[in-house]
Amino acid sequence: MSRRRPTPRWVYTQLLAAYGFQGWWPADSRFEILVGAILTQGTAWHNVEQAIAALRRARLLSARGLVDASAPALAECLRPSGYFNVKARRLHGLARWYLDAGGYRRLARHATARLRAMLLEVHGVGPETADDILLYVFQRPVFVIDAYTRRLFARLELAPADARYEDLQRWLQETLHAEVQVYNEFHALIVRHAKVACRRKPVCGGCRLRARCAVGANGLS
DNA sequence: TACCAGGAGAAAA
DNA sequence: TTTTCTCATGGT
Repeated sequence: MSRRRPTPRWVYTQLLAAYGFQGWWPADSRFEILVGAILTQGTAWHNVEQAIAALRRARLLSARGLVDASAPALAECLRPSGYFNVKARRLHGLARWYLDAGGYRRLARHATARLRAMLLEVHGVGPETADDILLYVFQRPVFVIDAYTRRLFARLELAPADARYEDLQRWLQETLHAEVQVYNEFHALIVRHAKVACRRKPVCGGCRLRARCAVGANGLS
């Protein structure tokens, strides 16, 4: 008896039923999301929170604050998030771009494809970071492809593990054909699923994906 | 002690 | 064009 291949929509429904509404992105302002998108690169979110708190204490959590900050002062705030020298340059560049472009209201006038191209021209902003910003700052309907997303769909045998970023994104967007809220929640749920339910457990305990969701050595599914 | 975490850019092959 | 290396702290 053959088992039907799960669809991305089914996966979303199961994750939502298991974990509930996530309400991402965890930030107090649009600009804080922008900052978090850079700081989370290659780093656990817990460390990002410490760096953002340090920026807030130093009154640097604004575009003007970041542009005017000295490199050593900025790097010191970012130390907990790792790669602090790299991220200091990237944040400075992104804040400079944000100001030069006229801020949120002006940027929000651009079509999604144009805005994505503009973001990708900023040093330190790659496809995932650009899509984080498009989805969570500008509320555009794009699917963010991160390491968790790749692993989940690869282990569900719905996509090759080495699929190109744009190919996986296009497939998910064409399959889901969803609104912003679904892309927002789906990404958050995938991260929740990977970080909470599948850590240090032989199988997924909290969702109906468990039969197809064996956890590998790295603890992620 | 070793490995990994919500990547991206530069250099090498 | 694809692969490898580098950036770095903190938690498990």
